[in-house]
Amino acid sequence: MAGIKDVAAEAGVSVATVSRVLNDHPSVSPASRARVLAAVAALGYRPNAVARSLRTDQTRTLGLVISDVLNPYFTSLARAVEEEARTLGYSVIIGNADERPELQDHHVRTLLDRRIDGLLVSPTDRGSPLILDAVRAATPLVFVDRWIPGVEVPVVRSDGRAAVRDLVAHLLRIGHRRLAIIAGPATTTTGSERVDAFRTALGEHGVALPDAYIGQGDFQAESGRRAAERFLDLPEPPDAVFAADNLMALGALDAIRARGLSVPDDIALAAFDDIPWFVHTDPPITAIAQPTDELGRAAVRALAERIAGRVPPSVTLPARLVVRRSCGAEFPPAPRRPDPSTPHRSAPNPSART
Amino acid sequence: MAGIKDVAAEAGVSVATVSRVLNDHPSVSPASRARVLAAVAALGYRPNAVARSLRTDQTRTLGLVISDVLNPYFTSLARAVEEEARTLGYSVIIGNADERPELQDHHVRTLLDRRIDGLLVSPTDRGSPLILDAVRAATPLVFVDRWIPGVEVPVVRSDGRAAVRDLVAHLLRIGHRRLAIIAGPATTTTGSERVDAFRTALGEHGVALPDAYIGQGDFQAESGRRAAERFLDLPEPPDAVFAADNLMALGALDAIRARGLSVPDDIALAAFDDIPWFVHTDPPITAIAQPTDELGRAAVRALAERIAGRVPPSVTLPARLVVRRSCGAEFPPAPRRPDPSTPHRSAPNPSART
DNA sequence: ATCCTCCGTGTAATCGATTCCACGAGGAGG
DNA sequence: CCTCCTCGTGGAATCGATTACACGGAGGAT
Repeated sequence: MAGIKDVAAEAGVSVATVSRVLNDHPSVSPASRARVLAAVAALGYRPNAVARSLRTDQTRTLGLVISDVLNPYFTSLARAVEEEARTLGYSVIIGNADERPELQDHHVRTLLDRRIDGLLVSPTDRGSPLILDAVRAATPLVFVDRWIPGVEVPVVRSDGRAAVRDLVAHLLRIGHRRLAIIAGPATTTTGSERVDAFRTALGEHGVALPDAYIGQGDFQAESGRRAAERFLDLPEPPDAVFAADNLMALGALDAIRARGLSVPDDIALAAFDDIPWFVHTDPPITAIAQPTDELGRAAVRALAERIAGRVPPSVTLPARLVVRRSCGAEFPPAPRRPDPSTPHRSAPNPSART
Repeated sequence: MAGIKDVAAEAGVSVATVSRVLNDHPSVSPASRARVLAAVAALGYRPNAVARSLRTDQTRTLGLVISDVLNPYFTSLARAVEEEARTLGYSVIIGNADERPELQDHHVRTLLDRRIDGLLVSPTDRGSPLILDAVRAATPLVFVDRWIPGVEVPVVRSDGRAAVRDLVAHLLRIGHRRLAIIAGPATTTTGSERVDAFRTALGEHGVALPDAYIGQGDFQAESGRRAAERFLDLPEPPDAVFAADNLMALGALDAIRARGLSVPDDIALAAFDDIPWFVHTDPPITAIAQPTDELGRAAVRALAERIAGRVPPSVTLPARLVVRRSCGAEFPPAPRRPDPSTPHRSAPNPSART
């Protein structure tokens, strides 16, 4: 593969001049510039990013460590992140932690070894020493979606409290009284926070949240299934279940089906995180939608600020309730419009939210 | 950040010795080794992967350019690829082409600039000159899922012909006669191939595939919707629709619903690519399942071979039909088992295929 | 005892870029 | 006409690792 020296030889100038042309440094004569450019084209030269990074100590690369690639919420987050990063001239390397702290650490470590310019993390656990080290070493870092309490790092996330309150009100209004939640791991902020919000909202209506109605999940479908089964085995099973993420909702739906029960007639189901498929499940699932794209974009912008040495503020965006049929009919059940939404691509149609 | 020189100083040896310890070269005395290791631990030293790559001319990194991150098929492929690569000591950088050739080229270019050791591509178009250049430059390359005809590159893919034949037989047996397909872009092999397989299978039963029954899609949900609408506007609409990927199936389902029609009573629906959500849609969708994990793994292994300078053979794995209710009841519709499958994680339960 | 090996180690070149510094030419100002 | 800038340019150091080569000392063979 041709190097800068070959280009210099071909153009009859020094490597310094070639480099200057490539980084469009002002002081190069138009003549030299033209010849260099010609040589570059002739040889099909492409600068070696590795060498460049070594010298300049920047890779123009961002790391993104997400909790689970198979979760549509995170993939759309990743997509937004990559998009915004690209417009800012960065590449993104994605690490998938699969909700496993060791894997998360593995990725953080390799990313750091590669000297990425900044890191976006949605931590799978509280307290990874690696991440703490990174913070201490002043690696530009921004938390997205989840965070680690007590660590001085900007957080870009969405606040579901209001939406959870809406959801609870919705459920109670319809007539559900025994509300249960399938929580995420307590080691994640989103895990504990959503339970808190749920409990608080219930409290405001004078409804208690018994321990038996708190299922312990790990944000994976399988755990949702198990938690739902445990609920159904209760002497007095809940009449509504709120899953703290979409995968656990899927598992719960599985479990409920397997018992031959019907959603929403026998039991209501709602989920945190809205995804395209929820429109098409049987029944369509009521969910709390996060502004995923905005989150991704805001996270990248915050990280870019940190890299530039500034101190960006944390960003909190609101989530909102999207009512569908899985909790029972509150509104006339007939589609107001024929539910054109697939909240998928930000395509022509401005996705039907309720 | 501490460099190898700092470690050498701390351990009282030369950088050469440190390097030898790090790459566990045989000729280092146990004493030096111990002191170097101690110094490494004391300083929290981590070798700079950038510098190492520059010197050794290998990055231990693979590039993976997929067509669409929002498509669950590709994310599970990506997950399998990353997993296998990790066990082989490679990292993976994922580039999302979003089905757009320019974006695909953008990613191929940056990946090449980063001097990745090998590239896995699922090409969005026939003939990207960039990819052709890469082939000519002898960049280790393997196509996965899709490929570019006439290019001498190993291909790892799954052959859906048999499964498509099964599907067609299934549809005809149930009583459907007017079978239509929503195709992917003709510029992709999977786009044209699936149509061919479908047409051929129909031919074997003496059924024709009129042009009006071939919808042109682009593997995105929106295009599936439009194609389905066009079908429904036909004087004699099809009574069964086969979507060449899961996203277009989703769009088609949308469109059918929007007309107030029912699947499968008014029209049957089937899709290429099986995904967890298809178990839970209304109705559950009959699909052709690819062995995604095996594909990902095989692709990485083939690429590793190519990197090692050997010439791996192409790999073709069979896909198979998974019958669900979206084409009408052929078997007793009552769940044989309560359909425990979420073909998601390769979890304890060995996913229920029919 | 002498010589040859082998072993452990260090010095320095190298990978491919960027960039500081010096230098010569040419133009402006005195 | 001389001096001083400015501009364009090239030489060479540098980034942080790996590794070829040289070298001294210890141990074995003769």
